[in-house]
Amino acid sequence: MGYRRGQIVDRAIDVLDEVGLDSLSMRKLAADLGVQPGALYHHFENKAALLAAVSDEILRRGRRPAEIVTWDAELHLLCVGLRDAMRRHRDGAALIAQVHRFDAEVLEQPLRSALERGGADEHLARVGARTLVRFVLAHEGDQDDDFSLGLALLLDGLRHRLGSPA
Amino acid sequence: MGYRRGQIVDRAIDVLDEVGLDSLSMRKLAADLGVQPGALYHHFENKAALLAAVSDEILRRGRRPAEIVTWDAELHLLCVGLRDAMRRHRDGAALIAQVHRFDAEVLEQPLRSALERGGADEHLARVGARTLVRFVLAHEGDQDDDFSLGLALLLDGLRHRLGSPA
DNA sequence: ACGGTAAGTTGAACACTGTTCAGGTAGACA
DNA sequence: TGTCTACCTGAACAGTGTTCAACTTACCGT
Repeated sequence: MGYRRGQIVDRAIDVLDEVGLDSLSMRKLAADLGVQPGALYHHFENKAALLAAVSDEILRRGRRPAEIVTWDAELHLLCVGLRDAMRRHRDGAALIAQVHRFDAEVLEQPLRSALERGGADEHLARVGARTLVRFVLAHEGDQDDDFSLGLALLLDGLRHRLGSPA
Repeated sequence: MGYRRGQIVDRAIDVLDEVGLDSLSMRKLAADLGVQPGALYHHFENKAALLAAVSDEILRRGRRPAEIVTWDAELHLLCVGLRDAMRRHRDGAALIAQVHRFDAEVLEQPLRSALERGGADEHLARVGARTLVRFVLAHEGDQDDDFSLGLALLLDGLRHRLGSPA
């Protein structure tokens, strides 16, 4: 008897989709699992750790095989992929942004690699990756064409800096 | 006897600077004012309304006289000005982002005007303004040179779209 | 000077939140 | 059988935003 971390995370995602991030409380999740709130603390140090695990799982489910393309096409794919993963769940972007508020390294790293492959120096790669990630996280609720245009703007700026043919 | 809205807002900003946004509770603010928590609800409908007033005041204090410059220089000035206003107070960006989460019209409008002055159509002006505002709000804690580079990227993208000489 | 009106405040309560912890229960292994 | 561990309970603690009847205070017109 008893739950494992993975099962709790799966349930937490279901509850998240039902009630949204603001209403996802330890008590509500515990009730949904048919368990006392204190039991959750046997599996997670605190709520932040639980939400981090939920965020990881959402990103894991959204991962797609890498394709071999140009650096700017890869940036586009990564951003669209991140956006899709987020939007598969209610408040997905808000959750991921909250979890990675002080350390978005995991999210930024693939973008930084692509930028460096495109010839960016360390500074440009770091800032470019961070700007793109935050752009994606901030535009959860936007229409697809608004998102596309904003992303195109950013990629234009990067291509301009990296001296690529537009 | 009795406080007015403005005085409460001023005090709230002081408390914000002392304890940060997460610890700025109605009870703490009331205690700082030497008043019971319930009294605050005579001046503000709820905490969100109070925070909105605080956000407005922070932005008001940060406003600077408009200068007559090119559209892209104006965008730069507006973004830097917004960033400066935010950073004058602890968690300023988080507060403003939270307040304008579902309606950033007030923040975006001046940027949109500048973009339209630069020849942008409605879509580009709207998306460009929104992207810039969110960029500024998301980069509160960044170094100045990171912020500058990111902003330059975005402005490059916009100049490219608007066919301006780089 | 007096009565009324409205603004402002109190104090207590309600329904939540995350978190802690001593104690209990159940299953696995020796 | 006894022990060890994993897991869970139930209650409590300290905090949150919010509501509201009752009270005080201040002003204003008669």
